[in-house]
Amino acid sequence: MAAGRSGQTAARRRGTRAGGNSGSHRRGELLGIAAELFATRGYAETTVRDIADEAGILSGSLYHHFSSKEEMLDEILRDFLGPLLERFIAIEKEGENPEQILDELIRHSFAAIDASPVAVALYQNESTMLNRQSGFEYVAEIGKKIEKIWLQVLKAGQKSGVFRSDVDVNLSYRFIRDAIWSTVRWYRPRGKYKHEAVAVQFLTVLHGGLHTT
Amino acid sequence: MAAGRSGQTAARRRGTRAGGNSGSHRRGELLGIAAELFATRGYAETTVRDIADEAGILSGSLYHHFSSKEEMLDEILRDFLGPLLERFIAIEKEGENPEQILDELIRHSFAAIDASPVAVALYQNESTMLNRQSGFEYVAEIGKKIEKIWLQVLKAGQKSGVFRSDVDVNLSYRFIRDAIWSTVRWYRPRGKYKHEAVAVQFLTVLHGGLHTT
Amino acid sequence: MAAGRSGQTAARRRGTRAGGNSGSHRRGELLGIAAELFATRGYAETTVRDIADEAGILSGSLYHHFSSKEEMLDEILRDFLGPLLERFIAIEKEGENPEQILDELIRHSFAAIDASPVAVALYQNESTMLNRQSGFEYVAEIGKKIEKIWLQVLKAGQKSGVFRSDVDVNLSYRFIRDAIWSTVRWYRPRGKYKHEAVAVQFLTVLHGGLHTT
Amino acid sequence: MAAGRSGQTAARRRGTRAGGNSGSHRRGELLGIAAELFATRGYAETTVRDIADEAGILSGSLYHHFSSKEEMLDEILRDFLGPLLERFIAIEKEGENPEQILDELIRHSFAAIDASPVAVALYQNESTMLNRQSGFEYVAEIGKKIEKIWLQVLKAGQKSGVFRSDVDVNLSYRFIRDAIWSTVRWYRPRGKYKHEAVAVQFLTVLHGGLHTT
DNA sequence: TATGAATGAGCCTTCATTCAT
DNA sequence: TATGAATGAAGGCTCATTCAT
Repeated sequence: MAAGRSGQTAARRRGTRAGGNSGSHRRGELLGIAAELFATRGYAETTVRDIADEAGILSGSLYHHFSSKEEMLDEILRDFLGPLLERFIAIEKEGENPEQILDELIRHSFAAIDASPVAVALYQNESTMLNRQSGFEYVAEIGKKIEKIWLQVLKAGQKSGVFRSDVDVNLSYRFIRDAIWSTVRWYRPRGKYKHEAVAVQFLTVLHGGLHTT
Repeated sequence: MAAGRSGQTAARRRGTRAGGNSGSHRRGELLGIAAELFATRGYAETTVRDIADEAGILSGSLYHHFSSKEEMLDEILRDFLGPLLERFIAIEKEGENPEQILDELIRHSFAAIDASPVAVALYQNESTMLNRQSGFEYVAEIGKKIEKIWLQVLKAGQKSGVFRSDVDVNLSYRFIRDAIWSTVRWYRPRGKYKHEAVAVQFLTVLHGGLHTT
Repeated sequence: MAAGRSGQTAARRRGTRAGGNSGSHRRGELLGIAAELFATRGYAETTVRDIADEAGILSGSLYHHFSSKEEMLDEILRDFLGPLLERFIAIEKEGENPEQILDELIRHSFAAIDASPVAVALYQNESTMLNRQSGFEYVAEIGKKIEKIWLQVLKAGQKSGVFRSDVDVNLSYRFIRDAIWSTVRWYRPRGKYKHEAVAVQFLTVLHGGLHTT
Repeated sequence: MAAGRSGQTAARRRGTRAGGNSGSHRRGELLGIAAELFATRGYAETTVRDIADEAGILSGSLYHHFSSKEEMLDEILRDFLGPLLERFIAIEKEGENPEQILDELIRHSFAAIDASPVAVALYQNESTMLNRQSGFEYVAEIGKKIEKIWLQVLKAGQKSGVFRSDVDVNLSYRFIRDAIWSTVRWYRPRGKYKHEAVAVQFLTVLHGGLHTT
């Protein structure tokens, strides 16, 4: 649902950058095109000319809106990761018990993939590179904060007895995280599976396991 | 038959000169270096010079061993995917029941990650690009064959009643597949988790679910 | 006569619209900013955007005042070189003897550096480029006229016996010229040396030499 | 004379840089071409393509020899400034009295201009830019060391009474320095003036002044 | 007068690849 | 087998300039 959308574009929220016209309409459009291409072909494999071509302008003209290709990537990631973390924090705070919180975290994750498949794909595909890239330290930092939230919920659940105690929380978290976010590679918003349905299926297996009892 | 083909190393299949000892020792070394770099930095991000530097030779000299950068990637992938598929086929054939076969498929997957982390990482990270790249159609083909095996096992399990029937097999397969293969991003052969232990943990959650009953 | 022409500012000479108040105030401001930057960073190294930034407008807006970057350079140079040549002509005409004329030429040179350091620096630094640039032939022409004046004075002085005859006039002229105009690189109007003092020092060495007798 | 030449190329003296083949024959040739162009058109105005064209290769091929355009400039400057400073130090050390040392410094300066007009021009024309450019701090440093030597000689001469005391040493030094090095702009090694002759003329004026007594 | 968007040409640099030695 | 030199195509970016609003 709409709750997944981050609303306003980050350019709006941010101050001036190169050129000083960070909050224009065109900027947003170009960012969308760039994000699409970055997600599809990969960041390094997408040329500035590709983006410009798609936008119907010359490559040099992009630099009227952005000071570098990297800035585009940065803006796309911030626009996605910031709100995502905030939402996770809110879910944990407002949740009633570990069980309900975990489910909500999972449901929101699938909703986020549905709402911003492009940003998620980018995050998934470029994370290795991003960890090496200076200026993108915040990506790993947000990743760590998110991990902390999930781990706390899992631990709390084990303590209260709703989650089984014979599994390693770290491993479980990683299994869950990877299974969820990897769906971006095959999930199609307009395909036969709705994101809520995918979430339900995932929760079903996660809760009770694959085997009959 | 096909089984015999994948047994030999890729270097073997490619003759460079009369005689046929083209699968030289040096070639294997260089391939190892390339694989390592491809997996770490990404295929596109790794330059031929990076590989040559690491090998202590000049970039042009690499072309005495391989006809192109792509050939290296190709060889690495074939060497990994061929045997992997064969093993999966064998597991299915020799298995006694869906439950046991699935467990074995999973166990072998984690073992493969442990044995060839570099190749797995390459396969994981470059699959999107590979799908677009002509000459690498076999990668998707093997992927489909593997998928078929897993899906058959899951369906058989549902039919025989050992796997619950209220979950979509396709979705389940993807969740399982992604969770398993994604571990390559954080699993370290010499780390605190042994691959068998990871497999056991994964099987535990998968069998009975995260929740206590 | 010619004297009248150079009295008016260059802006005056160039009409942009009906009426003729094209030599607007803003134009002069912008020219000052451009001159400052050209002198500091070099003409080629100064971008039109640098100038616009400094003026608080967008680079495209500069073209309402000037038809090109080159026009700015042209105007700055003309405004400086025209009056300079006239003054030198006047000094020669009004002077009484070679000795006094040379001293006056030198004193005025230092005064010009003090008054228009920016234009002098520009002239010094870009002269090589200017000699190649079409449309700037007048710069070399004025240079030649100035040289002629100085050489005549030196020759006359040698003839009259006040300047020693065992030195080549051409070489002497160049030594003198270069020593004088190069001071623009280190002379600071507000520094510890006043321009008259620098002139006196220069004249002292030039007249009697560095050595004691 | 031969003493002015710096002999071996700096590439020889230095360790590996990009590519690791710093001391090749081709490298020296390319450096000469680059120096010539840098001096003639200016560093910024000379494109890498200009250099490559002149060398009869493609611009990209230059990067087999140098890691950047800047590296070429750096090497040219070091090759000139290093030996120059050393020579000045030697002259001061071996000199007998201020008078003789100053004359020798001046004579060697003119010889250096004759031997390496290109490097001198480069140093003269780009010094402002060089002062701003990180990585070229050594240029200003060497300049300061050279200044120190000259100033010491002048001061010593004033103390011993051979140089007049009513002139500011700093100003004198700058007049002398600028007059000498500026000759590079018009001095032509194959022209009518030999560098020794120019030096003699300069010394004549400097010693006794322009005026007859 | 000024803005904002865009052009078009060119710049420095990278990189897979080739080939004579 | 390896070197050293070069190719040719492309990539990210800069910049003077134009023009509709």
